[in-house]
Amino acid sequence: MSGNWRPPSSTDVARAAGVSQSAVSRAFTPGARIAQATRAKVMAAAEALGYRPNLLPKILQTNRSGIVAVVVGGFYNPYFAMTLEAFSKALTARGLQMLLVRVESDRKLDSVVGQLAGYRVDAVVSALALTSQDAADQLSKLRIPIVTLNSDLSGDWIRSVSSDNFAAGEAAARLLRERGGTRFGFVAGPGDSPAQVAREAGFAHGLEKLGLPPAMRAGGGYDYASGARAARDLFASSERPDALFCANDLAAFGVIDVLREEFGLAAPDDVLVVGFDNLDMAAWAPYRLTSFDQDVDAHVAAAMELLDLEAGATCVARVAPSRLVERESTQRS
Amino acid sequence: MSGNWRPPSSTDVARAAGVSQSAVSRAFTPGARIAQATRAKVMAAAEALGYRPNLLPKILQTNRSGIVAVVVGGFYNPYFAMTLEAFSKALTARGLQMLLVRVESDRKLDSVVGQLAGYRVDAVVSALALTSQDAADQLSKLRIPIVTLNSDLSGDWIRSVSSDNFAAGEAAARLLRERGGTRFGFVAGPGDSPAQVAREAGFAHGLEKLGLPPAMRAGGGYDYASGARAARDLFASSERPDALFCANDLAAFGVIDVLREEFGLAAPDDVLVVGFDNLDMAAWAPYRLTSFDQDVDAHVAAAMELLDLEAGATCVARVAPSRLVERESTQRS
DNA sequence: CGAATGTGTGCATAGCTATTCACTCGCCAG
DNA sequence: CTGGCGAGTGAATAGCTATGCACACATTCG
Repeated sequence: MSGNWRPPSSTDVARAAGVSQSAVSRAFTPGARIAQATRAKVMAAAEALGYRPNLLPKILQTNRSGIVAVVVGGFYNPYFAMTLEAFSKALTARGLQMLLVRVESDRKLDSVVGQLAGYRVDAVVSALALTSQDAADQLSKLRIPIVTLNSDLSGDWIRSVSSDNFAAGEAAARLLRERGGTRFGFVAGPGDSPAQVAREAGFAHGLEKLGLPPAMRAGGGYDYASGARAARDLFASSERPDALFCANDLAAFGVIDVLREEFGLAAPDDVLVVGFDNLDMAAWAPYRLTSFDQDVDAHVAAAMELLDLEAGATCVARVAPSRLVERESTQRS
Repeated sequence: MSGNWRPPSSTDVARAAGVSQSAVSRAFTPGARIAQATRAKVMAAAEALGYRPNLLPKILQTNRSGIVAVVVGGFYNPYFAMTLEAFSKALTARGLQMLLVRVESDRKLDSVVGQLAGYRVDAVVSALALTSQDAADQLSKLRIPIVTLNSDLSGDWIRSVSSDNFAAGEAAARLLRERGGTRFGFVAGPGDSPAQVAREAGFAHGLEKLGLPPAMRAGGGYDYASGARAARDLFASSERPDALFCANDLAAFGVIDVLREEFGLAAPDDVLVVGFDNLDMAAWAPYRLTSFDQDVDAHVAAAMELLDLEAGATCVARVAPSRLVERESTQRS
C-alpha cells in the first residue's frame, strides 16, 4: 500500500491550502512577509497533511547542515560520557545536531570522513586523540573545521583543546611529596595517547625538580584491568612504591582494588594514590580518590568557540587548567 | 578569501577531466557502465580537486538518508554507554550513521522530532522510555519507524524491545529466598520508567507466590545518590530488611556503600543484594554484585531487525530474557 | 486626484546527483 | 553489404525549498 509513499512537500500543502508554494515556505519562515490569514490557512493544511519542512534543499544550497560530527573511540570510559553530555548540551543550545561516529582507529577514521563530507557536516569534533598526521591532512583538505581534544596535531583547519596535562603531572608530584611519598610509581595509560605522554612527562619532571628519584612505571591502558595489572607488577617487586600517580581514574580504581584485595594494602595509609578525570565514582566510598578535574564544560565551551572561527586559520590551541580535587586517598589522618 | 567557497561538484570534476557530469557520477557508482580509461581520468581529477560526492541530492530523491536518530535521556548511566556502543557497532556494520539526540523529557522530544523528520532520518531509536502516548502518536504520523527500548507504548509505526523485567523481578525474589532472605526490600527506580514498574511488580508477585510478606520500599531513581538515600531510609527503621532487590546496579552501589560506611553492614553477610544491568563495575572488588545481565547485544540485534520491517505494521514487541549473574553479594560462605 | 509607499502574493530559479533516454561507434553475423 | 548488438557517452530531468524579482492592490499624502 505504501510502496512509494513520499512525505508531503510544500507544494502539496500549497495545493491543499489554495496558495502558492512560496506562501508555504514563507509561512514557515519566521519574519517573512506574509498575511496572518494566509499563514493560518497554510498552517491548517500543513497540520492536516503532517507536513514538516524538508531541510535538505536548504543544506544543498548553503552547504551548512547544522550537523556536527563527534568522533569517539569508545564509550567504556565515563569520562567520554561526561564529554558527550556536555557537547550534547552545547550543540543543542545552538540548534545543532550531533552525528556520533565511533571509530576503532585513525585508519577507520579516514574512510568515514569521506561520508561525513558527503553529508556536509559543519564541523568535526574528535574526542579520539588523532595521531596520524596523514589523517589530519586528509581532513584539512576538505575544509571542514576540526577540533581535537587532547591531541597535538596541527594543520590549516585543525584547532585543539587540551588540559595542561604536563602541569597536572608536576602538581601530582608535588602533592605526593608533600603528603609523605618517598618511592613513586606511575601507572601509565596507552602509549598512543598524547594526554598520557604529557602527564607522565610532567610527573617525571616534577619529581626531578624536587630532587626525587624517578618513578617506577607499569600499566599501559586507560581501563580498570590495566590498572589492576599495573598494581600487581609494581607490588610484586621487592622495592614497593608508596605513592602512585595514575594516568586516569579508571586505572586508579583497578590499582586500589588489587592493592586491597591481593596485597592487603589501603590508600592512603599504605599507599598514596592520585588519579585523573575526577569521575563521579572517584567520590564513592570505596575509593575517595584524589583526582584532577578536567572541567569538561570549560573544555567544551572552548571547543565551541574554536568552531566559530570562520576561516581555516592556522592552528589554534586552547589549554584549560585542571583542578586538583583532594580526597582521602592522599590524606593520612 | 574563502568567503563563498563551495566544495567541488561533480560538474567541476567533469570540466577538469574533460568529460560529462554523468561520467563522473558513473565513475563513483560501483557497477556502472563506464570505460576503465574514463574512470581513471575522472578519479585523477577528483583526487586533485578533493571531490567527495554530495550525498544530499540522492537523499532528496529517495528520502532515505542512511541516518538513524538515537534518542537518549542522558549519559550518566554506564548502561546507556553499553547500549550506545552496541548500537554504534550495529549501525556502522550496515553503513548507517547515528544522529544522537539527548532530550530532557518527552516534551522536548516532540519539538526535536520535527527537525529529525526534516533531516529525513530513516528511523528513530529511543533508549529513553517514552511515556506520553501523545508523543508516540505525533511520531507515528510522520511514518518514521520507531523502536523503543523498555517502553510499552504502541502505535502504527512503533515497535519495541524489552527485557522481561517482570520475570527478572520474580527470579530475584526466588534467589533472595533461596539464599536465606527473610525480610525483603525493594530499592526503586524512577516512577516513570516502565522497566522499573515491571521489575517491582515482578518482585512483588514473586514474593507473594512464595508466600512471603511484601517488600519494604524506598528509593526513586536510577542513580547512586538515590540508592544511598534508599539505604538510609530502609535501615533507619527498626525492622531492617536482610535482602534487597535494587532497580539497577548504580542504585545498588549506593546502597552497598552506605550500608558499609554508615551502618557497618556488609553484603552478603548482613544483607543480600541484587542489582540490575550487570555493569562492568558490578564485578569490581568492592561490590561483587549479583545482577541481571540484559544482554545489550541481543537487544540491539532485535531492535535492528525490527527496523528492517518495511511497512508500519502494527506494534511488534520483542522480549529478550535477562541472564542472572550471581556474585558474592548473594552468596554467604 | 495623482503619486508614492507599503503589503502580500506568485513565478522562476539555484543547488547537485543519479538515472533514463537517445545517440554514436565499432564489430560481428547473416 | 546491412541489420543488429553491445559498449560507452552526453543531454535532460526529478527531487524540494528559499529567495529575488515583478506585479497587484490598498493606503496615505500632497
